Amino acid sequence: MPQAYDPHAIEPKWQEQWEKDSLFKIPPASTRPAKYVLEMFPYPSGDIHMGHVRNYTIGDVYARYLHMNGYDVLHPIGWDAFGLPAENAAIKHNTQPAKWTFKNIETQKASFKRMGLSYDWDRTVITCKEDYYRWGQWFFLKMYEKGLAYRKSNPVNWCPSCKTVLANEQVEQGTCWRCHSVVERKELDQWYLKITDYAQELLDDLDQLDGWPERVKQMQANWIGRSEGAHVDFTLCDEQGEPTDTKITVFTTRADTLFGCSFFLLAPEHELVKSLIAGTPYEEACNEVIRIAEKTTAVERTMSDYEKHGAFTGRYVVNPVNGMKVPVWIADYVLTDYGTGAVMAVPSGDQRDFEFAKKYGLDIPPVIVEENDPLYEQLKDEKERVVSMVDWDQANAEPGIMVQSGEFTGMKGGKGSEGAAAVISWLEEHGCGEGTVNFRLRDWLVSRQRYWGNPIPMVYCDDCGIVPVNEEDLPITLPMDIDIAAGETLKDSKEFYECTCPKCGKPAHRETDTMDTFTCSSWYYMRYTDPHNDAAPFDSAKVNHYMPVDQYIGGIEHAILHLLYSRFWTKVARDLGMVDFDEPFTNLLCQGMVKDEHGETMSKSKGNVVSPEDVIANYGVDAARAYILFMAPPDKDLQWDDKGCAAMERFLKRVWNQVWTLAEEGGTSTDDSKDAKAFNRKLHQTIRKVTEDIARFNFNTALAAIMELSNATADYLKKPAEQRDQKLCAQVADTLVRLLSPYAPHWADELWTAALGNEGSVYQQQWPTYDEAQAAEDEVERAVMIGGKVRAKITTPADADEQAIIDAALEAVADRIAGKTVRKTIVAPTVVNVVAN
RNA sequence: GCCCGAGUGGCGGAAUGGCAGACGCGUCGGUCUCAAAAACCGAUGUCUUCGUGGCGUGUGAGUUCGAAUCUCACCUCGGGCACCA
Repeated sequence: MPQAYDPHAIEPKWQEQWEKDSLFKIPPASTRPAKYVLEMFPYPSGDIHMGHVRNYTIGDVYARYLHMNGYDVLHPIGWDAFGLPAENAAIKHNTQPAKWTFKNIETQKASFKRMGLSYDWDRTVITCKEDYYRWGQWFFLKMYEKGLAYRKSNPVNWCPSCKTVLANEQVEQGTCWRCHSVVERKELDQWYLKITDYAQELLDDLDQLDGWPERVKQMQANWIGRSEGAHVDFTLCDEQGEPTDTKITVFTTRADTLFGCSFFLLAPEHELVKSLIAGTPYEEACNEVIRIAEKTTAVERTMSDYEKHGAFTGRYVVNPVNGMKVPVWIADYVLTDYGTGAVMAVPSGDQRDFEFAKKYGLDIPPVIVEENDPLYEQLKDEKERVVSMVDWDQANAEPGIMVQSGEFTGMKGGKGSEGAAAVISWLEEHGCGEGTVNFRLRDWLVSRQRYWGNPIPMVYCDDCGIVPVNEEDLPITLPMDIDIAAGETLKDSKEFYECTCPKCGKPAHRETDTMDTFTCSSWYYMRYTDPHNDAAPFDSAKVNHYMPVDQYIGGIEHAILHLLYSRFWTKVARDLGMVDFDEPFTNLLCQGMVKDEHGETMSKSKGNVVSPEDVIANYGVDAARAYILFMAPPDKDLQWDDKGCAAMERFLKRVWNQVWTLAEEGGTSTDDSKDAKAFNRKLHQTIRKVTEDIARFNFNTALAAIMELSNATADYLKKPAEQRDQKLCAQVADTLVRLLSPYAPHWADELWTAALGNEGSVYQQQWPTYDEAQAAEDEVERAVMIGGKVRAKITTPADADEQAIIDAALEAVADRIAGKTVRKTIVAPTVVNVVAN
């Protein structure tokens, strides 16, 4: 007796069964090849939303598909559980971050189980648990040993609302990535990880990542920001204007314009500034600029109409290439943390310098001119500076010919030009500069002035200074009895704060900053390969067996942050001899956002949030899973539409009924009619298309193909039952169940057992195979085109030779080409093009 | 300012050099029903003098026998970086 499709009855039933059977546990010893499918783990903030449903469904369908294709699939889940929202929630609800976090994990876990995701739950990693974070501390110690973790005082980004510092990657347009408060600058002593040591490799290895979206690689390359140029040493003069032994080095990408330098700039924060101006008549004006710089936020600075401020320091430096003395100014548009914090100003070639020179009445000598410029004729043979002011209304950064440039006059100038290379060679020969590469990437600031994070395993001793904790004393346990609602911090926990020096044994105190949560997410994917190891972060053999991740899936918002940090961490682990791969994620898919039916971002404040719970309650999770993949390609934004989800439930019900009908006993074994052949052909074509489409993440067109097979089934079932090919019907029923099982696994297992009378789960079955010969059409229809327009259609046997096809085509359009000469005929797979005149 | 992506029916989207609009939603018509819903069947780019017709993938040019697809210029929208020397 056929059953009715009732998702609410079968879904929980199968979820229990799978758990009972430990269906998704990877067998310890297996001859099957391994694949690692991973979705970015969630932060446990309340329950899941539709974006999660999409993210985890993509991974789940792919993981199930791979398993049926003969792989052992590592498909784990965990929680990125440290972080600020837990603290904010704890303060708001007067509870503890841990309690709030674990409660949310339970809620999300229940939702994931309700989604029927094929996770190996025994491998769950929760970053706020001691058995995980101790190894984060261990990594920190290793990096400290290798000089990759260091402490330094530096101007840092401070979020006044989150009350902590932020890494550069966590500042978006001058605001905090989490709360979007305007970020302030502060000088603080903080811990850094030396990601800049890997800048070149992080850039170079992007080329290996063929399986990554181009735009993500582009964003990382931009962020790393490699610039080729030169360091040039200028000689500082004393107050009387006489050269001293002190050199100030600048970085420039335009060594070819060195002869056009008419002043010299220091960032207001530059370490030399105070000593240069102390007690001089220039001190007051300079301090005013420093004050302006201090109180100007990054947001204000980036306004295009932001006016530059500067002041003369009273000092001069000597330009090494022409011996000219140029005045030293401080200017608030010079960045302290890019290059050397000092800049040679070439106002004729740089728009910022040009504006500054105009404002303060400084020289603007031309050094690069184009050949059609009137100045070219005047200056083309001029080696000395005879013109020190131009009448341009803006700087010219375009390539041109070098003039007033000593022995280099007449050479080609511009970024990366031969002139620039020649000047750099000269500098190197004369020991006053060298070619160099500068990166925009800065070291990763990992200190956070927050409680709910991984403690930094460092101790401060009055006698020994900064001392690392001994490896065998790990973990430094985060105390749970901090009353953060009452404003307590780690300093208030005596048990935590007070300790003895690992070196001398005298009383000392612990570092009270914790690590950036991005340190926790930088290596969790390696821990999944060996999650219960209590002697090491992971076993090398295990991590090398599963890693790198074959398919990583997550949001584009991590294009720089998490993905860059993880690549860095992997390279560090490699250099520690722990792993033998260079990159953690071979293929990356960044899924698009789930928007509401009008294309608006879902948000609580807009009141347009679609809840996964409601969707599942209405249509069942199988329909929701299939629908969210059917709507749009996975990397594109999609607009959620309840009607569409209802349609997907209807489709599952329709195929459900078809499978029961197809599986009925009776029928014949001798249907070799044309429609049976066509039905069989459609079956093989569908297997081929679905197999290829899922492999390249075209989940939507794979589903469309299954729908076509279902439509073909409906056609065939119009035949009286006794005339249907029994074997073919059974084969189609079996195939429909297998092909749809990654999308609708509960639906599939119920049909597999109840309608088709099998045992176990479709998950354990083989993916269906197709026969190329049976998928092939025996007749081919072609459009006959004249001048690009369809004028007739012909059908020929698939094995017809070219001449036969041409003959048929010419006959079909005989009246149109009558009296004309056919110059050419082109036979393509689906058209015949006739060229006539 | 620099870099990247996208633009196709009423809607979501197919098609990456070969018959534009697969598949689905919606709409219209039909079967069943006292009726409705559900289910099933059919139609559905647009104009049309109904032709074996014209037009049609943001705009304009180009390459080609043939362009949504390739090239150039432009328009619009979205994203990333940004006083980076």
